[in-house]
Amino acid sequence: MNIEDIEINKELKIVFMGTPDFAVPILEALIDKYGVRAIVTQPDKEVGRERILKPTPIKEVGIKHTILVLQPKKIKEEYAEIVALEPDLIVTCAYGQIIPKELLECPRLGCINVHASLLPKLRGGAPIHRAIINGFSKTGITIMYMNEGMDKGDIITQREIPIEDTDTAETLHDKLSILGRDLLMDTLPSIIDGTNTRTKQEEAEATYGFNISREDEHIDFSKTTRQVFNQIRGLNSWPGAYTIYEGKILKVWASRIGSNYDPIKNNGEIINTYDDGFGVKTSNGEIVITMVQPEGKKKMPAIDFINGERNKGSMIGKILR
RNA sequence: CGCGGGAUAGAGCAGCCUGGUAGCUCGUUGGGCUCAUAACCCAAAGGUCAUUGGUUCAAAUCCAUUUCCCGCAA
Repeated sequence: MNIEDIEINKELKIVFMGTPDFAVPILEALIDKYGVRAIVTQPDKEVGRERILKPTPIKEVGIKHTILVLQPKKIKEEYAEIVALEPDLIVTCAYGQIIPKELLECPRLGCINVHASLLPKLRGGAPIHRAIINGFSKTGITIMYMNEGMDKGDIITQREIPIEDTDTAETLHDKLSILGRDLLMDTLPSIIDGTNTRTKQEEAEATYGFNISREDEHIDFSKTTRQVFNQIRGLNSWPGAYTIYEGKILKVWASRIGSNYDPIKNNGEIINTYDDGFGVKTSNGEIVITMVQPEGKKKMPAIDFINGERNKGSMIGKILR
């Protein structure tokens, strides 16, 4: 790329729409290489017990680079200001609101989205968590044109990565965030000069990865060891899987696959303790829980938890619900 | 002022209700046993019981205060 090209790119008016950490590397690369005219993100939210108003990660990037930040409460109604900017291109990534038709049709180069799955698989708000929880062996990034449906637009490019057993939602999140940034940077030139491809999604192949609900976080030990293992790592490090021990919430942050199978025991029954955790019966074997967090306490290695419980009586035989 | 749990040795906990010399499981260090060991046995070190004040002959324990940590909900 020569100097003249950069000059042309700087004249592009790009509006970026996004909210969480995931979108930060993507926004920063855009700012660096093309410049961003304005940022749209969710309103500041009251967070935590103290109810402190906290800006979104994307807003913080905007402030750092002194870029105009807009935070409409309802984008469906408050889009006029963005249209007035006459953007050439809108790039979205995990924005968190449905974007109205008027905005989708406004930029001459269109409205593109960086989505963290291999569409049409896992449309929706939690594709990273769901990819692990569902036991996928691979996932990836899709860059697509947006339409009025949820993640239903035409695909421009995709790039995949394998999901390893050692991956958690956190590690996969970080990998995909970087992958998304790189793929967008590699794809943008073709979008800008109009040479990109455009492929419709196979509707019949579509699956959804909706936001994680409280029920998704509750461990069901009547599932297989593998399913429980995937659920636990798929919810680490946010929001975390949990079970009920002695009537209280016990968050489960990490586990490994155990090797015992004792069909006489109940699902959810603690059947063994080890140097690194305690074994719980599942429908087809044993899951060894290695990192926990009791209600009101900090995250701790399961062996610490076992040591504390030991002088209250044996854990073996107790049931997790 | 959204609801709730917690702060006791390096870690995780018990003791508090019914005040009277601080305990458990680990870890650490030293020793022993063993061909050997992360296993077993013995021993030791390590705590102003989060802060401040009050009640009392006496407070980890009862009362009040402050700070910090966390779960739920949003």
